[in-house]
Amino acid sequence: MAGPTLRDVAAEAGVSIRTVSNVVSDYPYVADDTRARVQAAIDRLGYRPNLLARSLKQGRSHVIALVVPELDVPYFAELARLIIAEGRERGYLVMIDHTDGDKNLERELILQNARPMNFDGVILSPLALSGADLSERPPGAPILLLGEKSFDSLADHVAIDNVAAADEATTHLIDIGRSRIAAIGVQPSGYDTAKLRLKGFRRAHRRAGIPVDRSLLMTATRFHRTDGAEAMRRLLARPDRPDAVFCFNDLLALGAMRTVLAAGLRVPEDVAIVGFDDIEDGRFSTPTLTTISPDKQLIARQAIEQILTRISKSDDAAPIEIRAPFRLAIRESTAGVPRDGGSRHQADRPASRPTRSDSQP
Amino acid sequence: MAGPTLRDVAAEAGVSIRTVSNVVSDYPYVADDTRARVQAAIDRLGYRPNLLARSLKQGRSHVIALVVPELDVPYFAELARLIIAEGRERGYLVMIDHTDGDKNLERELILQNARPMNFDGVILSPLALSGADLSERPPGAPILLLGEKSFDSLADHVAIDNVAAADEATTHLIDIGRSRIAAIGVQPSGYDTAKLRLKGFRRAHRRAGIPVDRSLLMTATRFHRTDGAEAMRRLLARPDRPDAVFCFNDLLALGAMRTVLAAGLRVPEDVAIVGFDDIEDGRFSTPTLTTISPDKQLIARQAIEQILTRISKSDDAAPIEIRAPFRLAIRESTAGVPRDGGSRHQADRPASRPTRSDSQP
DNA sequence: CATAGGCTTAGCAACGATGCAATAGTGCGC
DNA sequence: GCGCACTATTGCATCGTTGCTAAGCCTATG
Repeated sequence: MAGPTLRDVAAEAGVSIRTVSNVVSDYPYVADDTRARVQAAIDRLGYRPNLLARSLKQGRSHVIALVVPELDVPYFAELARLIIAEGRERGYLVMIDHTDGDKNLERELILQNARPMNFDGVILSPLALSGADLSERPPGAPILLLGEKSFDSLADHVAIDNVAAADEATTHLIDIGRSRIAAIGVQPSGYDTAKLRLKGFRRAHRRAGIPVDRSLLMTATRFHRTDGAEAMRRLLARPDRPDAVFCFNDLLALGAMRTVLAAGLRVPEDVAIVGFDDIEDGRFSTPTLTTISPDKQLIARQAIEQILTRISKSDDAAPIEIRAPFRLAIRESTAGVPRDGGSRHQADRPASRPTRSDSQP
Repeated sequence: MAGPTLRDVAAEAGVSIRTVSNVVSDYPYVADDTRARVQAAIDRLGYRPNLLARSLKQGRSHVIALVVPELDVPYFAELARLIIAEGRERGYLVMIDHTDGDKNLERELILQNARPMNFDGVILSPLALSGADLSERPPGAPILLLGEKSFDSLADHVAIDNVAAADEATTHLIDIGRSRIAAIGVQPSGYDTAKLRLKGFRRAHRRAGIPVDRSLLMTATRFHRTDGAEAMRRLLARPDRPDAVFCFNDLLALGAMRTVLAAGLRVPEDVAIVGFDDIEDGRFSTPTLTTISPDKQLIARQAIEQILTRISKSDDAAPIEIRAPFRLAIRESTAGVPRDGGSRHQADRPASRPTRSDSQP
C-alpha cells in the first residue's frame, strides 16, 4: 500500500536520501554515474514522489478548485473540461465541485475556507454570491470569478460582456422583424447574470424604439430545460403570444423550443428563439439554435493563466477584469425567415433548411 | 498566506499542541473548560486544519479520482455529478479527470501510477482499456471500473447488463413492427461497450427470427452527435433505408434524429429511434427520445460504496461485479405509432403527441 | 492507607519530502 | 604552496498533523 519512498530508493542505490531527491528534482550537480545508478533504482522500485509530502513542505498543492453551480449543465461541463485541460498543461490539477444551485451559500462558505484541502486557488462561477460574501473571505488562496462583475470587484474575473451580448441577441430578433419579444430567465434578485442580460435586452428595445412589454418578462428560478418549457407554456397560454423569445441560456431555449413544437407551432416562423452559451445540444436540435457563443476556450485559458499569475507572484495588484470575446451564432431557430403576419400554417416542415448562417457539424 | 496552525492556537489558548489536536478531533477526555478555551482560540484565529498534513500523517488523502473519457458528454457529466455528491456525503473529495478518447492509454497509465496525488482510489470509466493494462498496474490504490466487464475481472466493476439492455431496446423496435433495423455505434475492436450492445442487438433479432442485415451495422469512431448524424446520412443515402435505428448512446441518437428530420422525414413514422443512457437532452428533444435508462443514482452510490469498502478494509477479496438496474424509457421517438407502409407524407406534425409512455418534465 | 483505575494533559517521533548550508574532493591560477 | 571556485554528496531541521504513551492528579475501593 505504502509504495517506495526516497529512503527505499536511497538504500537500493547506496546513496543518501538527499541525493535521490536531487536526482528527482533535476539538480545539476549530480555525477552522471550516480544519477544513472539512482535512476535505475527508481525504475526498479517504481518510485513515485509523494505529492502530499512535497506539497506540505512547499506550501503549495498544485491543485486549484473549480466551483460551478451544476456540473451536469452542459455549459459548465464544457467549460470544466477546458479548464481541466488548461490546468493540466501547466502542471495543475483541477478539482471540481458543485454548489447545487441554492445551497451555494453554505458551500461557498466552505470554499472560502478552502484552505483545508490546500487549494492554491479557486475559480468560482457564482450564482448568488454578493460582494459582501467575498469581502468576508479570510485571506488565503486567490479567487477568480467566472461570469459577472460582482459589484465592486474584490477578485479577478473573466467574463464576456453580457449586456452587449444580450443586446446583440435581442437586436437580431428585432432585425428579423419581431416586435413582441419575450425574455425567459429573469431572476428575482441577486443574480447578476440575469440582471445584465435583461439590461441588454432592454437596451436593444430602447435603441429600436420598441417598448418592452413587462408581462413578457418571464422569471425562471433555475436555468434548466424544464424551466424554459414551463415559462413558454405560460407564454403560449396568452391570447397575445410573443413572436420571439430571448432565453438567458440555451437550456431554457431548448425547453422553450420543445414546448413550442409540441404545441404544433413552428420555430422560427411562429416563434423565433435565441439562446445563450452555445452548448453542443443547440447545434443538433431541430431546428438548430441561434445563440450567443462565448469563446469558452479563451475563457478557460485566461482564467487559468490569471489565477496562476496570482498564485506564483502572490500578486497584490488590484483585481483585474478580463473581457472574453463572443459572437452571435445564427442558426435555424431565427433562420432569417421574414415575419409574414397571418399565414401561420403555410408550409410543412421545409425539406431542407434554406439559410444556414452557421456551420452545422 | 500560511494560515494559523495548531501551534498558533495552542499558544493563544495557553495549552499544548496536542491538546488542541485533541479538541479538534473530538477526543473525549478533555475538560470542558479547556475545550471551551481552545475552541474560542480556534474561532478567534480562524484555524482550519491542514488536510495535507493530516493526510500525510494518516496515509490517506480522502480523495478519489474519477476518470471518464470526456467530461462534456452528458452521460459522464451526470454521472460525475452524482459521484461527487455521493463521495461528499462520505467525506471524500472526488477529483475528475478525462482521457479525451484515444489519448486514454497514456493518461490511463499515469493514473495507474496514480500514487502521485495520493488518491485513495480510482473510479475509471474505460474506453479501450484491456485486461492486460490492468494487470500491469502496480499495487496501489484500488481501482473500480464503471461499465463493461473487462475480460477476466481484475478489478471491481459496476455496470448494467448491456446485452440485456440492448436486447430490450431492439425488441421494442421489433414489437412496434419494424424489421429493417440499423445499429449505429458499432466499434472496430477493443471497445467492450459496443461489443456487448451489438450482441444484444443480434440476440433480439435472432429471437424474433429476423436476420440482421450487416450493411445496416454502422460504425462510429466516437459516440458524439456528429457521428450519429454522419452515420444516418449514409443510411438515408441508400435506396433501402432502415425503418428504425438503435443507437448505442443518446448522443448518436440525437445526431441521427437531427439528420432524419432535416431530410424531411418523420420520427418515428419513417424512422423510429432508440438511444442509450437517458441523458436529459433526450427528454426535451422533439420528438422526445426512447432510450435505455440506467439507474445512475444507484451506479454512483454503489461505485462509491464499493471503493470505500476496498479502501477502508484494504480488502483483498476477489473482485466483485455489481449489476445496476435499468429500464426502457419509451418516449415519442418510438411512440408506438404503428408502421403504415407507404403513406409517408400523410399528416403534418401532430398538434399534440398522442402517446406518452414516459413522463415529460 | 495503599493501590487500582479513570480522567486530563502533554512530549516525542514520525508521515515523506525539500530548504539550507556544510563537508569534502578536485583543479586552477598566482 | 595556498586560496578559491567549482563539483558532488550529505545531514539536519522542518512543513502541520497525529499515533503512541507517559505523567500527574483525583477518586473509589479493598
